[in-house]
Amino acid sequence: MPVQLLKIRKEQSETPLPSHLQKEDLKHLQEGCNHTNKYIQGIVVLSYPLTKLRDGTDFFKIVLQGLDDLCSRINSINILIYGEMAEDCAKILRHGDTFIVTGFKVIKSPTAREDGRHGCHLEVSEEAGSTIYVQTKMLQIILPCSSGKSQYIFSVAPKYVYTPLNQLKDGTIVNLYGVVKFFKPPYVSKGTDYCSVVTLVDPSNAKLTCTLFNGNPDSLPKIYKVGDIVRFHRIKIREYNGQMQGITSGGFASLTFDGTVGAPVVPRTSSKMYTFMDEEHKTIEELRVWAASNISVPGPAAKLSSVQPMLFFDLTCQLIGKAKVDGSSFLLKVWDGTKCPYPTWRVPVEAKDLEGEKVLLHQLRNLMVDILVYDNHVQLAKSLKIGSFLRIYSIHTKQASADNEDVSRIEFHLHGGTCYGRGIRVLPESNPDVKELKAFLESVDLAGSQNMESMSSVELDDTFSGFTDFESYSQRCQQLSVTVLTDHQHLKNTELKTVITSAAPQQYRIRAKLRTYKPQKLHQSVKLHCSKCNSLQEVPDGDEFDFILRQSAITASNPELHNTSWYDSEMWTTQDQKQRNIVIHFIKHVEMLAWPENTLLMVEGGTLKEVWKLAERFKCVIPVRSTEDDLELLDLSAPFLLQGNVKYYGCKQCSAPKPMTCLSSIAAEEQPSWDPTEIAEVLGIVLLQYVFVMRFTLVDGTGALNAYLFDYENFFQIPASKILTSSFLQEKMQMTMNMLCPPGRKLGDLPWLECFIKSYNVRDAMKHQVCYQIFDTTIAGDVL
DNA sequence: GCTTAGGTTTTG
Repeated sequence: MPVQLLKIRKEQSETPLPSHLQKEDLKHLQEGCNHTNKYIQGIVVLSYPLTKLRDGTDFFKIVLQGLDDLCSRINSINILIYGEMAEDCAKILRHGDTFIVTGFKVIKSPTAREDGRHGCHLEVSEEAGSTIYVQTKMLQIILPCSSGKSQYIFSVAPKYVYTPLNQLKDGTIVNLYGVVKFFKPPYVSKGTDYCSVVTLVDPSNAKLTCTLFNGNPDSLPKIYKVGDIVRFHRIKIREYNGQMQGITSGGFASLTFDGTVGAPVVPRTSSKMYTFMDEEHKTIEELRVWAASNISVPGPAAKLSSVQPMLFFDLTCQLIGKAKVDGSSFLLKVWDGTKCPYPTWRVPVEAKDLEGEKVLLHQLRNLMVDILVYDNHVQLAKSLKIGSFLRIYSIHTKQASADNEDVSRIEFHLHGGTCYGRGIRVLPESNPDVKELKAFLESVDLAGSQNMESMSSVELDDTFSGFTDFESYSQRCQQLSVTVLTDHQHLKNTELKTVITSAAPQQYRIRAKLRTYKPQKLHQSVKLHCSKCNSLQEVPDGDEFDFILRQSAITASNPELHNTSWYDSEMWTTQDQKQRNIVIHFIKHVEMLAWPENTLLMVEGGTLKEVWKLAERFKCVIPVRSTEDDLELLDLSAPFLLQGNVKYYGCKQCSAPKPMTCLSSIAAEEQPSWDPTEIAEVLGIVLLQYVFVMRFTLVDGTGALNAYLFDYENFFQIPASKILTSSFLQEKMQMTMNMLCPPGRKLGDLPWLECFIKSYNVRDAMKHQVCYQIFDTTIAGDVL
């Protein structure tokens, strides 16, 4: 076959091209020159529909962008492909693929003036002796099952392209790796964000200084020391003072790794979603080895026992006390378990300003040192938690003797500014240096330095303040309401006695206590509601979905439905004994390269686990099966759409599913939002909404009634759609209910709830009943 | 949506 599809597998990171071939730069491409044994490489940025010429020959035109000079327009070139190759390419090629061609003809381009592309175009055909190599951008990754058995979990990852630091171009947004040569830990900038400056180097021997901003310091790279390795995604490259500079762009994300050869490869990140595969693992190991012999990593960290006067050093330590000094300086009292060999200074502060455990401050008085931090570091220092582990960068030791003393003492200053990476960083307990320090601190013998007597009054104070807090909380629950009305505040309260003796329908404002509620198992309160036919149903469990997926997997994928104008298809065969085929249809969209995980995909033949895995990695997943002439949704007892860990269902009664081609209209939008409501609509699905349905028994001393809570997200301020997959939200909801109706309390101790309720009539042939529903009510913000 | 900083020690 003249077109070779080169899939990159984990064991091969390089394109296996024949060795006699040499790469030709687009710049040097000229009509009439000899291009034997030369190849042209680029990214497919545009393709036209496959057509037939008058003589019946197939014809396919694509536009290729060179990798070398991404800004220059002349960097793109038209490729005209004829015959069987045209047909093959039309099937295989996707935007973003790397395309390599040899044996092409170079012809003067008649359209260069109009399209602004290269002055020549390439003609490619089997007759001309051309060969095409295509590198697809999606990867197949086989991961061993966590159980360690011989099964395999199948997973697809978006493939990122990483640019070496010597190939960065002004105005581009790129992904890259680098070894940290210099960094400033996140500090408060003069603008609205935290800032961190990071200088990277890599084996291309280029250097890149990046200025990173984010309102949340946790979103900046978690770099702890020079030599750490970072992976940046979507960093913007700009020219500044004649040098390339990196700066955060919209979707910036980073991973940071320990740079030590042999250390575990565990990414530090603030984002929950990231891709990290074997290939990346290998890259980190390679960079570690390179860095070990090519950049100077600082030696063992300084301890207080080894400080020298008049030097700068980084200290890893634990915070024991802190105190405000004046407007421009702040005191940190820290220790690292070793003793400074010189007399150290004591910064005088008022006892009431000193925060920290008095006993510990006293016990450690001979091992602790005072570090005075200035100016921009004050804000961060104030926010530090006592007991936390810190690395303080570039502390200045200064020797000075006070007027009233003979002996000179060492002072520790963290001066203002951020030169030389001066700053403070909190280290997590998982950090290996912290683990080591903790173990050491625990081994330090503090015997003999205890003095409990003077502490007793302080301890008493602490107990007392805790007691008053509880009292005030308890009083608040007694007097105020734990719920808030979101409307109709002008209405006056009505006693329950009046409510139950009045005719329905009506609306009331009431003040009552929650005697009890149903269901007690809160997860049972989540139902699916159809707003069209007003039906309520239970949320199907995973077994049902699994069964439907297995049933649909029996239908073989129809290859005629693969690779259309609006989606690219990829088929895999599982490596296990069953050899199942899984087909994924990636819906094309403009941002596919910068945001591969924003892709919506349709999957045929996947198992429950695989579909979940895909939903974790990609924006939306729709399970489908093939028919003769289109893809279609599965049975509506299965979710028709998965986004993250939320499963969206359609109403079986009200939906009239349409073929999947109807989705192409959304796919054609410039920036499709992939909103479930919108997707449901074009697919003829009436979306079921997750809702909490509960029965509250309310009492107020004059009477009692049962009121229904029917809530999508307003009452608990928790979306009903999220609760089943989040233990955090389940706990939050349980805590809220415990607050409204504390278990084991007498009625008098229950908090008041202010609610709106409406009464309504429920009639059938046999009986008539008045029911009540809570509305326009929410849990008070300070109760949550 | 924009800025912030843009490595190269304070002067307390």
